Amino acid sequence: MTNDTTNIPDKPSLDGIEARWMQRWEADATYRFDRDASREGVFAIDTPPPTVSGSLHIGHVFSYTHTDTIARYQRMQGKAVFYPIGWDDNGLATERRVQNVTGVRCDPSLPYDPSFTAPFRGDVPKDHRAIPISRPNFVELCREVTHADEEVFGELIRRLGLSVDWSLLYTTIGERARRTSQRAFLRNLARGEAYQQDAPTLYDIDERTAVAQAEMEDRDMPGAYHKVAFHRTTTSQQPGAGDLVIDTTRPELLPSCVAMVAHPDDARYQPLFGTTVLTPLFGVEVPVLAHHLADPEKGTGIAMICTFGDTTDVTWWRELNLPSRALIGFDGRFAAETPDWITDEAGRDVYAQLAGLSPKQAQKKIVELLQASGEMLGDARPISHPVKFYERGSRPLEIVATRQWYIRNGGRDAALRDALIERGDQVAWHPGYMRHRYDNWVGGLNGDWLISRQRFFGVPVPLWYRLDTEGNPLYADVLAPSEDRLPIDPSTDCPDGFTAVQRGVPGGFIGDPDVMDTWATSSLTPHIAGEWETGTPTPNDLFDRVFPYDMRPQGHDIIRTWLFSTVVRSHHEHGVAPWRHAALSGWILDPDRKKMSKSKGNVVTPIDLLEQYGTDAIRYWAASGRPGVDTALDEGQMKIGRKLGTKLLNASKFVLSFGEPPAGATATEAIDLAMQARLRSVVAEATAAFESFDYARALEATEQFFWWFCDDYVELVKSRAYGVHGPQGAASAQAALRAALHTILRLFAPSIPFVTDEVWSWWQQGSVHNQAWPSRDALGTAGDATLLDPVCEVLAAIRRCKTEAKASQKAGVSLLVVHAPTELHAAIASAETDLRDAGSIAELRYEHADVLACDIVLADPA
RNA sequence: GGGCGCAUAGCUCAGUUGGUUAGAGCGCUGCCCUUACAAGGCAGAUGUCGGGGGUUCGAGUCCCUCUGCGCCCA
Repeated sequence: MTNDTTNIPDKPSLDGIEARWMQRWEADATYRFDRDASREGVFAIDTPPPTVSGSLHIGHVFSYTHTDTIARYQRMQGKAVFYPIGWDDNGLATERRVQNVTGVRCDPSLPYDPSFTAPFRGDVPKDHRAIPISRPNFVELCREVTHADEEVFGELIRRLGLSVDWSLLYTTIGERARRTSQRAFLRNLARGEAYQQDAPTLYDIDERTAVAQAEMEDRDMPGAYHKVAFHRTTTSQQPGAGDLVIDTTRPELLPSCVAMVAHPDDARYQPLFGTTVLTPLFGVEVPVLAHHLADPEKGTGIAMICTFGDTTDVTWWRELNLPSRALIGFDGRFAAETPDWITDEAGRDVYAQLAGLSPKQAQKKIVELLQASGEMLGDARPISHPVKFYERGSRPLEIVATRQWYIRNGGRDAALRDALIERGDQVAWHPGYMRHRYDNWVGGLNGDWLISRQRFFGVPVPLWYRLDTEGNPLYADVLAPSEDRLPIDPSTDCPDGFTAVQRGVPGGFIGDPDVMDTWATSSLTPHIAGEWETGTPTPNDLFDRVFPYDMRPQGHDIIRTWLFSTVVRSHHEHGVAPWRHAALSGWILDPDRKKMSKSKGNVVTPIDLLEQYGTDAIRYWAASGRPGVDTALDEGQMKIGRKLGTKLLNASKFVLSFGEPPAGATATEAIDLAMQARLRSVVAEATAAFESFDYARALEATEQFFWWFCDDYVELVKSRAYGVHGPQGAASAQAALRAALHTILRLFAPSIPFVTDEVWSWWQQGSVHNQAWPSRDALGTAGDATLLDPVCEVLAAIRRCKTEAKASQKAGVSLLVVHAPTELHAAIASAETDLRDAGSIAELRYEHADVLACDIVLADPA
């Protein structure tokens, strides 16, 4: 400690504090990870990389603050904290943004144009038609735009005071990410965990790409039931036989109908199982089958199975062994050719009218035809029903049969599913109930993870296929690169043993045109950030120091995507859970407790709030939000945070204004020791809270103590600290005040890092953020905290009396009679000198009573 | 339909394994320029702890049930 009080400003202020400390921390490498630390000495965080195509909103501020408090706590506990940050620039969200901002679209059939420059930057005219550009040009543009976005993101992350190590920065499209992602995929392939399959696939017809179950969502949409009559065949004619009537929301799929289905217990249809019917308009003969997924309550209780109208159709198709009669293609339109399963001449004429139409157009057409033929009964009855969409899509998903790559995730394999649930068990969830969401999701999977995407700005599937003598791809003949060639782009690189001239020619090869799902790369953030297989001096020098990570912080909305997919990759590659703890943050709600979303237009950008209240104040609000709990944006809390910062400045100024206490001075007075005893228990509470990832409780305990410290303790000992009762009492108070401040600043440091380092710098060397977390021992072992309550109660009684008398708190008390149980007399007497000063008490007497009460006589105002 | 969470002062929320008279902040009301702080301080009022039932010496807390809200999944 230093005796120099000249560092302390006359008028301490929070203004400009952020810029000063951001710069200092960066210059001093305050948060640099120690690469020589052993695994036991490391606390590794698998930080969520924000999507740079979006904008940073107040929700990021919220959850990133939570993580940062834990990181700072662990650092003060002496851990080498591995706290990287990355940008998630890979994927469709970025492509969209680039298209919207620059007015282009990717056409992979075009050649690269080295002189191309984008015509617009965010100022695309409304009537502009997107300019088609080559894939390499498009990827270049994506990189350029995301790079600019990343600069803005970096500014805000710094402004938030996150104690990340910037030297660890990564992106999910960078070379390291591509190498990591391709390496992991090739290993999945070699072990049989990745496979390709030609199968019905959820398909977004606008983006022209397959999507995974995890990216699908239900949306309530208007639709209509159409009552349609199927005709029993002669072989099914029974007494009373006639038409078989269904209710369908998708009559346009009639030409894809392969069967009818009802519940096996449904008495209405039991006699028909095994018979056949003819589809209306098309006259195609289809069987009537039984399956438990048919819902007797829905519509007429019998449904048509089409390939493929929805995911239940896929299940039926698979389990009932039905033929595939898919008609909707990648373009989302009905096939131009009339399919060969429609043999009836009239039926073929009908189909010709549907060829090339979109599902919506086809539905209109087919309803007209059904009404004309009398096979539609009554009018369409409008309903609202859940329809499956790609989460970023604008038209309903179709199901298209196509070849795609998959990674096994337990969706088709009970043993793997159980193993993945077991991995979830091995993670400590904060809060614990979040684990149910994981179990729920894994248990509900109905297929493997589809990872190929027919898109451009992503990590390429690192494979080629041999071409036969006709020039057709032999998909079974996969050509994979060796790991040392990674990362590769199969559209420009050649497989081993081939040359560029063999590309696309019979007997040659062709590159896989697809990229991988963005989650297929971001599921490897532990590997990317940890330099898996690419470290120095040995390939896993860094990785082995950080993996499995200690902590995965994230929002609860992406448990099914990011969290689960990371577990899948870690399970396959290492046979362990990727982290020890998963800390889930809640949503940010607007002040009316509505979820913030762009479409509602109630998204709050953080920069104005940061300007207005200061970073510490915003962090205070964020750190007050309980783990996992959705929290309303509350400027009131930010104001309190601001006040807390100001208070800390002023209280610190007071404590330090006495200068260095005499050498060897320690607390000796009972009240001083009692305050230290109370602070010891606060340290214990805050420590326990942080150990269980409850930053909010740690802050609350610290804050509660601090306000009490200012309001009561400081007021009590103030005049003694000034030396009114001699040097010995002053030394005790000053030593206790300093010891308390030393501890309080460190307790607050994880939550409000700017103001604590500011005050620390007034009297200490180094950053508070590199100090040891307070231990109970540093505050001694003496002291009895139980005497504080009765003393403070007497103090409060005096204040109350003066307030009720509308007197100044400075007003004198001529007589105070403390009525109290005898055992409290000594406690109060131990602080009598301080009480007399704080209350301006002339005479003080004690009386016995069962309950503490005070009789107070105020002095006449002089 | 299945799972999870929430319901405590006008508002936003604490309340740890059951334990005396249920807390904080904001807001509201009143008072005080007090030598760290007026962007401050001191004090005051406000509750059928969503309803009902149960376990217990004792329930905001545990169990059952109902109601309402939210999220996840089907």
